[in-house]
Amino acid sequence: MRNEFGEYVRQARERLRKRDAGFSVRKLAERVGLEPSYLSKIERGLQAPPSAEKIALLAEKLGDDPDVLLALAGKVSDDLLEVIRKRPALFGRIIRELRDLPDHAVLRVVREVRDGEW
Amino acid sequence: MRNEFGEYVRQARERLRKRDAGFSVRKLAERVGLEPSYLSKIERGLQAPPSAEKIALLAEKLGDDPDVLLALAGKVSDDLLEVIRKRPALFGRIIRELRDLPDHAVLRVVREVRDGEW
DNA sequence: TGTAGCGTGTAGTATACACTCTACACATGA
DNA sequence: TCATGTGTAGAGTGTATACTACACGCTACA
Repeated sequence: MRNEFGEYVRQARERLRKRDAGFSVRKLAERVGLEPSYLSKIERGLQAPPSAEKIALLAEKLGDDPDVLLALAGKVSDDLLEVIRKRPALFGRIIRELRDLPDHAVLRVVREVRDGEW
Repeated sequence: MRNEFGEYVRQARERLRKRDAGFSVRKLAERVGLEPSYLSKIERGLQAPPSAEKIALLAEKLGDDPDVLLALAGKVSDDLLEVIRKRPALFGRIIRELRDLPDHAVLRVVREVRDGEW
């Protein structure tokens, strides 16, 4: 597996760092609750991504979408899993049904559900 | 955590066993590729549910919906995770949008997607 | 020139996961 | 009575996950 996650975090962090010195490895690590050396290794792909909890924090601090960051780590947000686990047959069906649709079509479904009276 | 998974498996197995002697703990375990004592403990809740792979096999042998059995084990099928990981922002949105709808409404969406031209 | 902050290398750890192996007591049927 | 099948008990194992602790060398700057 390539190091998409680490590279992404490093880029996001360094971009922010140009304007804010609080985005050094050490400072960010501390704000997320990790050892700096651990975060450093994660960014360079010498360590697998951290737990979902830490990834969510990381996304928050970096101003990123947690779902996207989790996906880069090969994970899925627990609240989504919860939804599926509660009604597995139903959500299994709908997700597989939507799987092959292009983005714009799925978005149309999102909008219809949000706006319509269901 | 209660032992929903184990109880469910035991019930399904014993139901089938009335008609087919191939559904003893030993025989089923062998067909799924597990040690009988392990399966026995799983059924009685002394062991956590097995891996997703084994659960899928178990569902197959028992004639059950793998999504449902996985959910009882607190897991989600990997092919569904894959769908979400590929387009995390999009599927995050739609799943959360559908979360609070009642079954019949979600089913209507399923049908609309399946039949309609999207 | 000291000291503060920086990224990073090496080593180690605690916990959970997903099992296996062997052996036992009991029941049934030939 | 002997073989076969049954469920189960107890102990142990290998691997992955998710980290921490600490030390090193570099750079900026006061």
